[in-house]
Amino acid sequence: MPKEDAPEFVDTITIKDIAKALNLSTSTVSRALRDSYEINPETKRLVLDYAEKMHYRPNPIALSLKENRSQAIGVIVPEIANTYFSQAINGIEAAAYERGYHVVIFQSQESYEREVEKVEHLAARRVDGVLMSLSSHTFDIDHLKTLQDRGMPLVFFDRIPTSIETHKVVADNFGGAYRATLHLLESGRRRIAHITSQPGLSITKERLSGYLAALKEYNIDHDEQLVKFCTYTQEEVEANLDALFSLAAPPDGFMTASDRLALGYYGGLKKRHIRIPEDVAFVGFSNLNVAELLNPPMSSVVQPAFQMGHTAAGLLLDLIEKKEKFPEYRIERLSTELFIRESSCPNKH
Amino acid sequence: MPKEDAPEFVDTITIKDIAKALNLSTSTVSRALRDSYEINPETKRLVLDYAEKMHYRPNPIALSLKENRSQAIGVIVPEIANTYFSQAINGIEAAAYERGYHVVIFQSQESYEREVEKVEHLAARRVDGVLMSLSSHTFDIDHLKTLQDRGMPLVFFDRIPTSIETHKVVADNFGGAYRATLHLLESGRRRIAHITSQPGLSITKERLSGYLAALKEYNIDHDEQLVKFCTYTQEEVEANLDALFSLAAPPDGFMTASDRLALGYYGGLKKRHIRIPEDVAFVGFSNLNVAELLNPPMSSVVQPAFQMGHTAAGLLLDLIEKKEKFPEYRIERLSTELFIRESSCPNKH
DNA sequence: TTGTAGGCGTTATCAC
DNA sequence: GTGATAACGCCTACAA
Repeated sequence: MPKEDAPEFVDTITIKDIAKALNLSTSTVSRALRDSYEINPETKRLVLDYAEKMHYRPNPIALSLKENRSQAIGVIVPEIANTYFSQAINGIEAAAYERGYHVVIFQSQESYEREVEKVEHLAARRVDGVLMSLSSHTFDIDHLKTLQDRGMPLVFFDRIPTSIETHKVVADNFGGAYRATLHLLESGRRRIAHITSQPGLSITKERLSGYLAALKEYNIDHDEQLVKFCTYTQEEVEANLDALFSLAAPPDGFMTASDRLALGYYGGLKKRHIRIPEDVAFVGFSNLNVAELLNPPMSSVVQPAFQMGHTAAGLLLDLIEKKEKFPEYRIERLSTELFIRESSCPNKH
Repeated sequence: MPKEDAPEFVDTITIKDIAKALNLSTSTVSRALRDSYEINPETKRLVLDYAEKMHYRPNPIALSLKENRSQAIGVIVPEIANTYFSQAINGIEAAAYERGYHVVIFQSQESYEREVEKVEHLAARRVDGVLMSLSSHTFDIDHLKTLQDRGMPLVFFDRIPTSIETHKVVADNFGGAYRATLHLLESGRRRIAHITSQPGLSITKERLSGYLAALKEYNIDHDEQLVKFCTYTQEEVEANLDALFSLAAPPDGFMTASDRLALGYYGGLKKRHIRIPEDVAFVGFSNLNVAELLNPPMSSVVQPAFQMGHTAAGLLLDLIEKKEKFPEYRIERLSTELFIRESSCPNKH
């Protein structure tokens, strides 16, 4: 008789049901299902056939409770509706699928509080490991240190913390930003604005370093007025745009830290009727295939999002499955590539 | 003593631990934690303080096992790296968060087998309800009928099946396609190609109907050579493009069923040096803000992705929480909006 | 007001 | 080769 309040699933069958139906004990059934050597082949057949017929499926919740594990890894990203992360998730799922794990996806929505909450929930759900990319509002990472201290395998990717020793997978942000900036310099730009993400993030810092290193090669001083940290909101992007173009010496080039920021700038420039081809050149960190369709086309640094997810998940699963702890923390750095897209616009100077 | 093989979580504390520490029974502790009226206020304080101090967190797995529910809803989308679905997921998460539910996200990767697998896994995981958008290779929906028969609350959104009675949330695909096509007709186009998704999908059929209805207003016959069903791969897009432009009477307009398809076509046309402004006009179903940045800008039908997710999740949660079953199946149809973006290109005829 | 016992589904240990 | 029992963490009917 089903409990009164609980949902009833009419044909959910358990080991106990099988045992009853075949006049066996639950332990025998359990062993038969797990193909134990100590079970009579006939009994085994009987059980397997019946289980098949009744669509028996082991209850993963009961297993998790017993085993303290779940055959699942948890992923926390700042935002799923960010092409970079959704592509990374694809890489993660591919790696997990190959090795028989499920993937539980959460987003922190760029909020520290949400991130803490999700971390706790994943731990409570007994995921076997966690893949993490930090929210832009996360400065204190005690929640992650605690997680690690409690023995949870943990791998950071893309947006990594500096103040914790762990396994990390990152892109070569420095190199990408360096080459992108150099490209603008080589095409004659000298007032290159850098529009980038929140200052606390690792990716922000690395890209800024690359930008500055390139400027240095041309003996150009760091002009802080040309560096803008911001979120993805169009209002903020436009405020920065106004600030930049009201400078005594406005920028003649843009090195943006993401495709979304770049699109925001294109939109903002267009709205202000600032003709992009004649005034400014763009480079962005792009994962979209729109870069070359824009007017003018945008050169871009492409980061291997899928590969990053795949690598990070592979590393995490190694961690989970190796009995012995890895002797030291590994850091994988994936290379980035600069695609130069020339404007075919005739009025280019 | 911890089990030898299971992962140890050093400070994971249970009700039993609290009971032992305070010399109480587990039931007393349990009741105190749930703020039961029958517990001595002092005992309650004692328990709550200790639980707080030790960072006690109830084990959701044990709860799920007991209650056959999980305070979580499951979502299956064809692909997360699709702006439309990732925005819908945001809407879903917002609605779920408001009502204290977690969201478990899976992708079917446009594969029927994967979809079946994910559905089973969600059911096994005892999610309290399922939100579903069909894969493009799903024609047989027995797995979903079964799920529903077993009592699982189920709401479809965006890509819905026709052969099952359920709650559904969809966009006004017919109206959007109708208005988009009409827009092209009004601007003088007469050979309008329709590039769309897989023929089995509800969205595909509805949009095709809208397209045909608009043509009919202008007494234009349905030319099947102008309608192309395809996936998102660039190869397929380009093959269609070649077929279309090798027609005796090539298209002079495009009505595409998604932003991604539209971008594929822009890319393909560009590669072939087909000058878009003079030859063809585009309309696409867009959720990106790039439409107006393209060259030429693309008019687009915008669908409310976030709102769709939010609505669908709200409906599902109502279903879950109402004791009485809803008397009849509800279908929500969300309106779409056509944004016309004129080319500012001087060589427009 | 508090304690005891049983059960959710499964597996491991120990008997027989 | 098979069965009984306990345990994972929690809740609740029943007993005291």
